Amino acid sequence: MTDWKQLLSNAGCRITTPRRAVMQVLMSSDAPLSPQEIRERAQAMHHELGLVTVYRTLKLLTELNLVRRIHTEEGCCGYVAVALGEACHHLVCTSCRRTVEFPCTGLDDTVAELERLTGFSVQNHWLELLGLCPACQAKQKVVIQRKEEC
Amino acid sequence: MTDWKQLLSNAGCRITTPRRAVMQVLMSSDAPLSPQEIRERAQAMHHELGLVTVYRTLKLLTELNLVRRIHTEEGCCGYVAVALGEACHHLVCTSCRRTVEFPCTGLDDTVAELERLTGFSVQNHWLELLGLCPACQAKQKVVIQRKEEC
DNA sequence: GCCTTATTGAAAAACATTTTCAATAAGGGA
DNA sequence: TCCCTTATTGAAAATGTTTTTCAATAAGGC
Repeated sequence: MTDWKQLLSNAGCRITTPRRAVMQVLMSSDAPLSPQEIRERAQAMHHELGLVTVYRTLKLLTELNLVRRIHTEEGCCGYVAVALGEACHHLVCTSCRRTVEFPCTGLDDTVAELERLTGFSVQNHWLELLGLCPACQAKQKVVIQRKEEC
Repeated sequence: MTDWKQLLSNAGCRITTPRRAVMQVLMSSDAPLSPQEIRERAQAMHHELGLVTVYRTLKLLTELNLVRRIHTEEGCCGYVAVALGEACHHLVCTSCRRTVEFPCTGLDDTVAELERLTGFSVQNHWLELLGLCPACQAKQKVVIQRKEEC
């Protein structure tokens, strides 16, 4: 859990109170958070934390692959801490935003076929799944039942 | 090629000069364009076209699945016309931005496995591939050769 | 503990997108 | 074909997000 400090340090960056606060907030959330939300929560640990610093910290952490930017809905985006590094993607609940990280697998064939077809050489990709988490599926069933009762 | 007019009409929307201009610009570009770029190009057809109208038109066309929003790089996004409707994704050249549409296939197994593992029910997904188109691969080889000659 | 220098926070700038509202023009019906 | 209703438009202003600037601060190697 102090891995990230090592990584920052190795990259020649300092371990500062704002960075600790932002990292802690992200690691203890299972949903993507906006810079604003991160600031609000992180201020519990570091009251003077400025929004500018949050942006700068997120940029740094994203470059180091400690954090991933997620585009949950049109125009709305958030950040999550990642454990699996570069080779992972996210499954986000459209209702409560709970997010699960999963390893990147199963695309190789599609990519190979596409390279053959188009002549492109694929370097990178971006995948995100949207759905309902178990808890929100249950809630939704209750809503449907109530409607039927009317 | 007039399909989109039919679709707009069926949705109870009018076929206006601004909409024609935006649609034509998007259909004749093989790279994603920003609202600004769309406006600049579309003004050749409709000089008074306002940026606000471009935004509104893009929103409408996106809802009707005639256009897709693409997040090519951090913070940079653009719009492309789509032919395959909802069930397609895009492969974008990171150098010249040329974009190829491809049908959505090959994810079913990954999704099923993930549903089993997490209990989520997956409703939707978002995939984008980044790479180099054949032309830009060729250019890059030339650059590498030149470097070696030094 | 000191000193160098990366990092921070506040204000201002830059940028992207949305809202508001009166003027305009699509296109269905007479 | 013309008229009338109403969706659509464009400009200005509002809103919201992200970046830049710069002096003050604090990390952490020595």
